[in-house]
Amino acid sequence: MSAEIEALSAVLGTDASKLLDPTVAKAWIALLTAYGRVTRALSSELMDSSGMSLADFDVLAQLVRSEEYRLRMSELADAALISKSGLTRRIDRLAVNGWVTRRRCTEDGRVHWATLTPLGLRAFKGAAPAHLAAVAERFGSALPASEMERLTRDLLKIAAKNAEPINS
Amino acid sequence: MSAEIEALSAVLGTDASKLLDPTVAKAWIALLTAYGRVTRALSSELMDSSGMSLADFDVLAQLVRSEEYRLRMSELADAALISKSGLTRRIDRLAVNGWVTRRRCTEDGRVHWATLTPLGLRAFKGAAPAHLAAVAERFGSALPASEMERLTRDLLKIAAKNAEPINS
DNA sequence: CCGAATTGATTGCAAGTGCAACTATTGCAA
DNA sequence: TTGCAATAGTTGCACTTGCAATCAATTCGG
Repeated sequence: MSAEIEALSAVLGTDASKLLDPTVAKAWIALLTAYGRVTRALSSELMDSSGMSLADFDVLAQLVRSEEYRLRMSELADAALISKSGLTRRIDRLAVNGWVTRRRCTEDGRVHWATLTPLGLRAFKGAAPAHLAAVAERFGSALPASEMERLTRDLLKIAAKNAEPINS
Repeated sequence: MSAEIEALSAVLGTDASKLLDPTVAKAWIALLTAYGRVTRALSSELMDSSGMSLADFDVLAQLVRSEEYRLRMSELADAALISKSGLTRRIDRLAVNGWVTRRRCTEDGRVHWATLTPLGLRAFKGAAPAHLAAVAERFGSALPASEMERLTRDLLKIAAKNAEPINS
């Protein structure tokens, strides 16, 4: 896999390992591969078992663990790691399902609350066990607990290095 | 952050930590966060500096390091971790730029070769230094080399657990 | 040889996505 | 007050995506 860097060196003329350490290159490819495979599998399993996308699940999960089952649109967008416009349309769809309502805030008319409905809570409860079990199987079972903790620390360091908020 | 699991336990009725160990939950969220932030930043930097998407870069990189700068469509789709139809259209766009050509194989008429053009090679050479440097900065600089190697091993174990090919 | 099954690739379709422009509401300064 | 800047959210648009159906070429059993 470090052959990649060698190939790039040959092509780039300069020594590509000066631009990107082969150790880092391997790790980066490993991250892309692991992420891609796991999310692809989880996504299709969740869609099959509960008819919701991974993004839907994330949004519902954010609401489930919020005060009064509700968040402002922009809080929710940041929490779910999607753009504001993306969230607007996702809430549209969830509202059509009856899983979420959108209400204007009485104190500040600019703010809209996205609120989980009882039906949405039921849908989440139905989806969560299988999905959490799938995460445990596809992701959690690959490493022992101590190694999982180290992985978490490393990933959080990487995340911290790139801490700009999504919605400028 | 393990508060999440506690909140879910309260909601799910059952003890959510039986479904998904809190250690695993934290690691999973850390992976999603790190991946999302880094790729988002790299993607917009690459688009600004070279006018190509991360997916374009990946496809060109696969061709650069291939024999005779070419691959079959389906080999390329697997290597670049996208679906066959996605690749068809991506190659359409790259071909419009003059960066790749698509030619039918003379020995097996079903097969099409995607081939990097000299212009495409030049575009890749132009884009690679800044992009590799950005990967080094945003991803590589977060951890020392020994830790990076451990991270790679762990991620590859996770990838190996989920090794189904993309194109069924 | 010939028709059926297989393989490689493309296309119709129905999403999902982000950016930039826009509307609506509030806050603030003069 | 009044009017301008800032904030919250939505929408127009162009693009990307994957799945399933389809087309095209090859292979293989009889």
